[in-house]
Amino acid sequence: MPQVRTRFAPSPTGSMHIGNLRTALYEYLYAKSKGGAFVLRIEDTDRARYTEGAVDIIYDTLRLTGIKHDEGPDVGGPYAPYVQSERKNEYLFCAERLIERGAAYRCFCGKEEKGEDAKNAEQPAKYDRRCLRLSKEEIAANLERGLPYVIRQLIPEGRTAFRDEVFGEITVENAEIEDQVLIKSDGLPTYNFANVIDDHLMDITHVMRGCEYLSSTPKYNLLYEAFGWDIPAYIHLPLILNENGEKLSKRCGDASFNDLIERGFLPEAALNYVALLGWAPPDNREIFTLEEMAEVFDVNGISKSPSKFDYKKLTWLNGEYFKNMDFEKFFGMAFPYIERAVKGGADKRKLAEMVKTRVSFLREIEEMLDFVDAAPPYDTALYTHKKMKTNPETALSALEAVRDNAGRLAVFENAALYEALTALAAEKGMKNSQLLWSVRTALSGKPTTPCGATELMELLGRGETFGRIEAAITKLKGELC
RNA sequence: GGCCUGUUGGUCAAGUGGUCAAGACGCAGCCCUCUCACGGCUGAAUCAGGGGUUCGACUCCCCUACAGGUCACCA
Repeated sequence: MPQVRTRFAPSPTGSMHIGNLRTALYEYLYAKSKGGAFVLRIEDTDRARYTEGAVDIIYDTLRLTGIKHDEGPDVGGPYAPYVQSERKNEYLFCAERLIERGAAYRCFCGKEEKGEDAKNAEQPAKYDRRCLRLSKEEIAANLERGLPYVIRQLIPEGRTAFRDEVFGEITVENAEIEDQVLIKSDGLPTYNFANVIDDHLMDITHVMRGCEYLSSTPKYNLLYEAFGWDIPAYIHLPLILNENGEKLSKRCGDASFNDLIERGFLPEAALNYVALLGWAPPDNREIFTLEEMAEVFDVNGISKSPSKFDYKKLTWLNGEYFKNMDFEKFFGMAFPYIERAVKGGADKRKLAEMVKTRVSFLREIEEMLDFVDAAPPYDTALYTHKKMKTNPETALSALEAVRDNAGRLAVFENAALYEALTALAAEKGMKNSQLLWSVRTALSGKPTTPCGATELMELLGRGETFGRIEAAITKLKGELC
């Protein structure tokens, strides 16, 4: 058994698309699950679409997600170079071999002379093979004159069948296939050609890619056959659709990996979510690290049907990652947000603890803690809560009771405060909720807070606590009388 | 339009001839409880339609519908 080798072969044309990221992930997972190698190859044969900095985005994304390539332009490897523009001569050499074998031919037609009705979009015309009829002498003369030309693949008669690990057996009539261009007039190979040559030269055993390539696959097989090369295993991946059911694309404003990060998603969460789009593990597991995924990854779990990107589920997953995160790490990440919301001396570590199980995004922290430095203005209607059996009257007596018994609240610490206040409630014939709801409201001025009344007291400290309670009493009295 | 592929609840999905058709997100309700969240529990909600094959179809075959992909000197 030869070693499994997979490859991620992006074009440096801009941001990292979610679909591309998933392809990279699956290729990595498959290689790792088989103890094989994962190769990064840059396919930059389209000079027109090349974007400055795009290669760095690819490196950054792989680094950030932990998808580590064993070979590639930056780390080298036995099959270098790993950038197609640096391999130009290979392709030309191979294409010429194909001409010798009668499986390809030079074509001197310009881009516009493709065929009679090329512009009829309903039924696009195939190239009419007029250059195939050129004599040796005519070709030599054209070459002599320096006419630009492309090299086209000569598609033979018959039909071509192949097996995809996900989609099964697929057969197409060769008549459906055009004599595609292998070498462009600029001397560079097309994707379709370079891809085949490099996959073979780099001993790639499993080709994984989006299923938009499913219909091109027969052409590749014909190429492998013309060369007499072994055909790799194919694993085509289902598409990822946006929430409208359309193919994910930058042009429709759909998110790239970078956009997700900017929106506040954690790289691990985004990667985890993307893994689940189009693949499911044998068990019910939904949350796992890259390493854990590599252990259970299996081609059988890849589905055939396209899936829609669901931000709600990703958001949930993001929250799960915060919940499960090591506290020190979370504290480090949350600190800037806490600092922005809280200028006073409140214990920032405590705040981080409170907020940790409640956020889906770090940016939610600010609003969550906006009451800490000072209670915001609020409506006394907040004191009314049906389930808590509270209203402004009960709140007033509860708060007065707390104020009048301030002396009994010696230790300003959550557990002690809770004990003291519930005892007080019992004395006064109040429910815990009636007393504590009132206190929490008085201290925060908000219907929800990331902690309970007594935690809030501990957080604010004695002076601030009674200051706010006094203010609340005044406010309530003013409105009730 | 030709060719190729797909179609299980709103979404992600398990399921490979015999299941009361898993699970997760979301939604609703309940419990827990000093609010919210967490956690626990419950619920509503699905096999695109029609024909076959079979003792028995979500599972196999055919047709229809719908969706997507592809038909570049782009990848």
